[in-house]
Amino acid sequence: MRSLFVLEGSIEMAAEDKSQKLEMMRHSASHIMAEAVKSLFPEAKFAIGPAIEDGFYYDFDLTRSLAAEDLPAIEARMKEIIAANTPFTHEEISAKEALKLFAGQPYKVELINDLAEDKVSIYKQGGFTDLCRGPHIKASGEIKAFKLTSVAGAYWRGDEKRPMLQRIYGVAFAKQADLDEYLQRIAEAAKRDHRKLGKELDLFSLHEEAGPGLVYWHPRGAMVRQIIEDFWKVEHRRRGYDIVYSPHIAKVHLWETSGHWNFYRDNMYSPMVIDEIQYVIKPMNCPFHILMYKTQLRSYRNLPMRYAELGTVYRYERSGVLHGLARVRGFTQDDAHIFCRPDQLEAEVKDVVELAQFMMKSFGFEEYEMMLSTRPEKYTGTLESWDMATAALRNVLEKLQIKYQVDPGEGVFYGPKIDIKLKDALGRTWQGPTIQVDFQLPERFDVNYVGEDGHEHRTVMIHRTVLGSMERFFACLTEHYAGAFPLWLAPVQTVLIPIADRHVDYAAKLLAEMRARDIRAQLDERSERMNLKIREAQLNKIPYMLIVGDKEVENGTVSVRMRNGEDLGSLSFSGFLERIESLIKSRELAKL
RNA sequence: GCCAGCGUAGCUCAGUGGUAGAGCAGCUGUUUCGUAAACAGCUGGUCGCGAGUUCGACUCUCGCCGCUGGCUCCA
Repeated sequence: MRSLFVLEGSIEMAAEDKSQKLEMMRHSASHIMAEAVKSLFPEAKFAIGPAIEDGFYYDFDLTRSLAAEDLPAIEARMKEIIAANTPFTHEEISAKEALKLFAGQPYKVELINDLAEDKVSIYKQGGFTDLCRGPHIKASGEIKAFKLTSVAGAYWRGDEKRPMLQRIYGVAFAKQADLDEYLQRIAEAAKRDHRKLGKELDLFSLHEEAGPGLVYWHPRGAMVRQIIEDFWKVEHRRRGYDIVYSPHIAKVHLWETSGHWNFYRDNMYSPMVIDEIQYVIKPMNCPFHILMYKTQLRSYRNLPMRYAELGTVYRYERSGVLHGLARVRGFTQDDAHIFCRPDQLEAEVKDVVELAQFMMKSFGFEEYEMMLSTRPEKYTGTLESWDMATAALRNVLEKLQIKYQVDPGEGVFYGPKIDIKLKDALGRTWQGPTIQVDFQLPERFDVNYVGEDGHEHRTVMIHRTVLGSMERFFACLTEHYAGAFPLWLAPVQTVLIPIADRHVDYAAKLLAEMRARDIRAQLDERSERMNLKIREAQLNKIPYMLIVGDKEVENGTVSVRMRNGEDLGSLSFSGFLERIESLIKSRELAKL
């Protein structure tokens, strides 16, 4: 339908909103790229080429591998096509004709057959014809600003068992200024990459020789983590969670009971043998919490019970997917398992969703996506229980009037879930908080409570994290603030900078006072120039620099400089303490 | 795991078929200074690992490991 508007001209076009127009232009750019590839690689087989956020891609099957060096030639050819302003024409032809037309194009043939329609839509521009629903721009000259950005492998139809194609990514905008702005933004984003900042700010490291995907938290990164964890613990106690600790390994038998050995084995490490019994390192904490729950007969009066644990788990991740702290092989989940009655499920889910929102807000994340993930292909349990759990999750989202998207088939094997996705500096999304209903584990472990009627009933379980994992959350947090952590999270909150060696004694007194008050302060007592100390403190993104010289020693003051360069001038030390303590207490999030 | 690219000093990077350089960092000395880098000297690398080609490999070839961008998969 939309394609008709385009063909009919400008009146309807004006009604189309800007983003649709951009999307159409990007989609058209992918066709033009395909045409360029066709002229440079006549033997190319074409797969698909949609518009995506900021741009487009097209997947090709070529006789040789593309490298980044091939892009300029393709771009140049595209520019010729655009300069020629060749029209896009639309046609509806019979599937039979289409099969003939795309005879040498196996991927197109597959698409036509899968469509199973009598008529298919095709678009033609210059020397390139594509099977396509459209709509498209009127002529290639409408592409104003584009750039090819990268080449990558991509499986045909996203299936790793099918051929790997070569994908070329590009970006396209309505005008050159927008493209320039985009490229600028990407360059800026690269500067806040947590992997880069992790090194620069001495937050963490990973070691090839010790094993990929295993994280070493340096003192400063560890400090931030401790603050997050302390905050997390307090907020959980307040909400009726009990904090627990569990071991790191368990007998394979336990994982057989839980079903992980069947459904999750690909992500689990090989067993180790202890006294002739096989043990594996835990990929999840749930079975452990269940064992604790089951140590007593539980009454309906005691439910819900909420076991929370900062539980470190190890999962095998294929080598190609590891990514700094955002995707690792050993990580600590801010996990909890809620054991409740079916009638409590919805209220519990609601509390968890609200807690997750509170956490996001506390750490300054304003933008995140809520996803409702439904039943996957591989699953345990009955359809009825899946429907019931899914409905409970949906109800909570609706009642809280939260905007969410449905991710069909993305649930875990034991139940549906609500996920919160956080964005990194480059706009890639990472799954953070997750709330998963589980009717299966209680069955497998025979988890019960004694009801009002004196009989045993099946307990319902909720798995949930409200940050995700410490590693991934810390990665996103670092990128969100470009390493300039808010005052309450900053590993070093203030640094004392004596101007000359004779000021060190005074500075040391202030240091002791601040440390006594739990302010994370440091003293830079090196015999270096003040300018150097300021520069280094600035590069380390330390929120407050306290410069002390003759004047300050004499008056009992500090000269306060903030990391954004702002000079607050001379403050009485007590005045400064008052200021910083109140900002820390309020968990101020200002980005300085 | 798959496709492509990359791997040189602690960091950021230059370099060549004839056995390696810069800046910063580090160390030593001098300097004691008012809001983003004082000055001088010194140290530092089996050029990711292992084979192969070659008179000779950091450079060319192959394999492996790791990293980067994607794909698949997931907190």
